[in-house]
Amino acid sequence: MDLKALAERLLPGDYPALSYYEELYPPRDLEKGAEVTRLAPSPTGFIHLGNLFVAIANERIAHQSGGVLYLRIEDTDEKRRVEGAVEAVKNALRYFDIRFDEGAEIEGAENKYGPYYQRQRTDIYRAFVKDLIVRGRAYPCFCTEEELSALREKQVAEKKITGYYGEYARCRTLSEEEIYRNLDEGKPYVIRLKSMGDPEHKLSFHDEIKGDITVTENDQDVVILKSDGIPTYHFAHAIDDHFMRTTLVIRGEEWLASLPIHLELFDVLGFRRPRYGHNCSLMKQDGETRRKLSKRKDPELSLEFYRQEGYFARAVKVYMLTLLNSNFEEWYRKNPDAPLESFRFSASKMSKSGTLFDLDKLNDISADELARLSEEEMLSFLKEWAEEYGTDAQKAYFKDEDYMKKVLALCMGTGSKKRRKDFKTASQAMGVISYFFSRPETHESYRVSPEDKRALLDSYLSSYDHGDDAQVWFAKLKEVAAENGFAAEMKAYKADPSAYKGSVADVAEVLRIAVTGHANTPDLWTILHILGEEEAAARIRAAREEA
RNA sequence: GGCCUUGUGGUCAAGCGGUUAAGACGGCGCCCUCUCACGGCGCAAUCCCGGGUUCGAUUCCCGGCAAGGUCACCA
Repeated sequence: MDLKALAERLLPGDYPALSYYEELYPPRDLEKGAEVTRLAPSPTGFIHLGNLFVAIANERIAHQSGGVLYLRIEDTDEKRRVEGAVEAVKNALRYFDIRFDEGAEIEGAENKYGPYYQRQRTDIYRAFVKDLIVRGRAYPCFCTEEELSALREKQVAEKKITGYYGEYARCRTLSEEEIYRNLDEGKPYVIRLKSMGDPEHKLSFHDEIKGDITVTENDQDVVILKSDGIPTYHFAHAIDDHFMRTTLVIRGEEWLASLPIHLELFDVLGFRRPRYGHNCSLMKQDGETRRKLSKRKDPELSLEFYRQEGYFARAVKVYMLTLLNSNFEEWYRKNPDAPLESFRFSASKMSKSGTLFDLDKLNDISADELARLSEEEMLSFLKEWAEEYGTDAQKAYFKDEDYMKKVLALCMGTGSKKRRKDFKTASQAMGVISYFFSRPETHESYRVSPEDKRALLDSYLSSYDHGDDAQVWFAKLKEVAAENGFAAEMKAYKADPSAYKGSVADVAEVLRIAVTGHANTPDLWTILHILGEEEAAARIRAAREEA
């Protein structure tokens, strides 16, 4: 068969010599050891925690080695495309401090390995497909969807391995006349790889994350060019990662199963293979079982969700890093003030097994991270969040920034010897401080009886002097307790609880709930003084009236 | 079902032939204390199972089992 003529019929026209592309995309001039990694999302615009997980690993590996991180858009599937997706992905990643050196819509001088949209690279793919046809390593396949699924059913029934391979690869042995007849009839076709692999051959392969694994040779005649002339993922991966000079492919472990295909593709194309690291997926508990995060089932795990909740970007990053490299947590404990970038990230330290996403742990880290902020930093963090996601009432919290700073200083414990860790996310923090900005709509229940509550509030009001300092104020509170049959000293109360109606703690609680609505708050005296005499007194009187 | 990967407390995990089997989150208790938070102290809880190899296996080998992934003209 005249393969050259066939190739010309299938892909007419002049394509550049393959060496042209080698020269157009020369090996990168980088230091020894510098890694070139990439993120290659399809443009659905949806990006979740699992994507961030892999993104951080790629970013760290590239940048700590003095290498390059680039963004490639895998838009070979028309059905998946969503408008504005690339911008959305870039924004979401930027929030978590993932910066690309080059790639799709990335400004900068180093864009010579583009284009970075696969749809704009079809000439390159076709040139190589054409060469493969000439070399007899690729062929047209006219099988219809129905024929393929019939084949599949037959294989399942016979308990054979499913797929297009060996004797089942019917179009592989089509005669010249049959091929041209099909072509003349205008039958649609795809181009498949003519695989030379033998699945009996098992080979050892070094994965940068998993270590030494065994892979079997591929024998599937996979589609490399779809009927619309666009390559499949597998083929585009081989071409692009070669010509973009990727050195290390860190990707999700769902790709492990197709690794044999990729290896054969790199070999048949005569490309040097990149190194691979297959990252375990982030799992989610789903009833009795666990499964990997999915975009359809877990919209609450989208990066956008974390921004809406007001998670502190650095906290999410720290959490991801603790999951990614098991020695990170210890390092961070020892070097709390060192830049995150100075941690030596290592692919081989990445976890081999699926990790369950733990919101408790994230919240704990968030509280720690937020507790390191100054009140100015906290203010701008909350303000930025409120401007984008807050209610109108919450936006108004920031009209008087000095007042807000006092509130934050109290809730963060910045002035005092003991830091507080009340804040986990921006939205949660806004809820915590809400009583400083509006009267509480609900009050937690009081432990004391309504009669005692009224009596306590009355005596408190009668002796209250806004000029009292904290010590004097508390001494008076003790007097109020004693006058009403409550123990002034906790020790006395604990020694003999039956001798009193309660303790000064109960008295403080009455006041606290009256003013804030909550039984648990930071220092009450300070709250009273932030609110001001008038407002505080008004709240206490209101509580007394409803008693 | 075939193939691949992975199995240490509830979760994340250190460990790499001999350890009282780290640490963190969560839980529980105590202390501090006007509440909460912070902080301190303490407790409970783990090597998937069965065979080997070995003086000795969490660790090495084999076999099970379980979980996850994957078997498209989707990536």
